[in-house]
Amino acid sequence: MALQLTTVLNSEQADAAATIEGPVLIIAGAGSGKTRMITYRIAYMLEQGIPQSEILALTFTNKAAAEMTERIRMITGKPMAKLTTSTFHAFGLAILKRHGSYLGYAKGFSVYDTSDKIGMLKASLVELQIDPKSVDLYSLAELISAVKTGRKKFSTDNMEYKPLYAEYNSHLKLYNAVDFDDLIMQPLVLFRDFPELLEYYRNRYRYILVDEFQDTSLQQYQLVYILASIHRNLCVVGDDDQSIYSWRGADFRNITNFEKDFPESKEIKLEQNYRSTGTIIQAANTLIKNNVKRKKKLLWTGDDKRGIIALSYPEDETQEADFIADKIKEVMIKNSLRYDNFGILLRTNNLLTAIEQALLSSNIPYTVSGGQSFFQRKEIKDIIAYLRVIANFDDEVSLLRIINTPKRGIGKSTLQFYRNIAEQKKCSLFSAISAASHAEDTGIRESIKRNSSELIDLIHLYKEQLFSKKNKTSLVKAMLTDISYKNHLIAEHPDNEQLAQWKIKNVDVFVSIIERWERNPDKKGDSLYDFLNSISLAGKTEPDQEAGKVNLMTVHASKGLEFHTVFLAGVEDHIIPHKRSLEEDPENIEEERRLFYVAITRARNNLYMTSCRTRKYMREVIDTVPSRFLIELPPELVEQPGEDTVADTESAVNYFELMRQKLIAGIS
DNA sequence: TGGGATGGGGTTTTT
DNA sequence: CCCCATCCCA
Repeated sequence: MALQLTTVLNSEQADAAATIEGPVLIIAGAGSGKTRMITYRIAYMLEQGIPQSEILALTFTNKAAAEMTERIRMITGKPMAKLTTSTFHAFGLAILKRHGSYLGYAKGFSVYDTSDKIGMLKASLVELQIDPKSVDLYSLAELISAVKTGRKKFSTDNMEYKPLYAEYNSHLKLYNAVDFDDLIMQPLVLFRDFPELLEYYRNRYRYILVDEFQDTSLQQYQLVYILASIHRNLCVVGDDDQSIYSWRGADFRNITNFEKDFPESKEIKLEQNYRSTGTIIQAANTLIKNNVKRKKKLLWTGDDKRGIIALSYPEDETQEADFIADKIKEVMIKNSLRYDNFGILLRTNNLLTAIEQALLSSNIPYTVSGGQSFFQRKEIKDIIAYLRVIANFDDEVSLLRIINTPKRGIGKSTLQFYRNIAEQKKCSLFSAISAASHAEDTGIRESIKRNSSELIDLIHLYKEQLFSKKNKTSLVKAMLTDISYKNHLIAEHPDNEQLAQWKIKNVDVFVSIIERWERNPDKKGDSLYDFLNSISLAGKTEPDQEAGKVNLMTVHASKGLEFHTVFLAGVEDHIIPHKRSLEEDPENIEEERRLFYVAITRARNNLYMTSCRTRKYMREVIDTVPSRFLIELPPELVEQPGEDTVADTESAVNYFELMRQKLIAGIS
């Protein structure tokens, strides 16, 4: 097959795809066929004789990485076993798995997520005799992360937390665990301290591509930079207007850094939009022009079809949800669409409940991506904690989680007793419990001692079994039976049978995930370690994503997707732009605007926005004001509520005008 | 000493 | 509304 780029791509796309040597910066506007360009670019590289193994493509989500591989496979018709497409974090994890021993990590180290981190911080605070209630653990976790990723330094106003930071990191080492930031940071350390490894990776990946470049952090850029600085075959693709992850360290100054570090780079702009109607594009362009800090670019489309941008003002979140459900049915029939042509986007997760309820009662099938990750659910984390301890006895966070779940009568004081032993013997908590529970005359009640040693024995037993050739799915099932986990769930919710059953179902789903993993021939390795790694970075997507369902998600999760008709709910000041975001830093208004931009550019044809007049928040009902961004849309493109939608038409039409005045008065 | 009952508070976005 | 922490009882 000879690949003719110009027949499948427009001239800018083809230029971008064909420029495979040297540094390239590709600014790709929303809906400009970026993914198409990237996949053809890699297919073209392969066709030019570049081996799969020399290409490294870094993406933002696991899903994007998987999709990229799949698309290239489709184009080329060849298996892509040697091609590396990965997220930054997964890439870092792979490196640490291979060479972690250089840095003192033992095999099977645990990867801690944010909630594990917060748990550890709490413990560290107690240890340093600081009252955990006196600080906001959430922002503390953020500080720790910012320091680790080099975004912040300890200064006079947070110096008090420096010892805590040290404590936290030494605990991680002790527990043979890493946090998410380590997955980027430790590989950098590794490359700094072991030049031969850096050399190896530089030669291994001679062509590097970074997707969603605007969302990379300074450290992630550093990682790419040191790998690519010699061969300089680095292609970065991004859109500064869609940078929406600054709170996680994304820094679109990386675009400037790139231009500085690679002065010989070529810049290509993809500005033709293939996704949306002219109406949507015009509105999006007008909106984003209000951002001062951005690269100049103007989306255009050959499409002059008129789409719909409509705005309505439901009374509260229930009416909003009902409106959306009704509208979906209406638009679906009128345009003979399917449910999966619809996306409902939300700024925050807590807006989900009302919408889900309405969809449920209207019998509209839907999937949620976002909300709490499947793997973050308590019942799932519990089981993962068992597996983690089995894989890594030093993982104290996980051990503490399971030690009294299900109840074994091991409470505060027993635990303190074990802690003291660990302290004395300078050993891990696990070894301490192990020793104490088998020892005579410990001062602990016999029953508790028995329970403790039963747990230790169980861990040992399953360690042996799970690392043998035996079927892991049935072993996990057996373990769940051994600890009567399902009974525990029922006992936990004595007055809510339904909730218990739902959790039990989740546990079953988890078991089926193990089974699916075990059967998957493409998996990277087949040990328990590999399984744990495979889920440690799993994103928020539900395991069962099916077609024929309305897609419900946060705006953040919607990046890269498109729908015939998009609903954007909660278009209210305080929600988008989000109040907290602005309180943190008024300059965040630009990022909030980009979020709004991302949301509206998801729509191919129609965009329905709702702004409630009142909204229930926690316990109280608050009066709301329409989002200030609505003022920035060209008024002639936005349909206000029509005759048949609201009883009191005039007030509805005037409402926005009124609110607008209120807003303008409020802002200035 | 651990477990159940009671009261207070809360996540904006996610690898 | 639900989860977590604390308090008091068995």
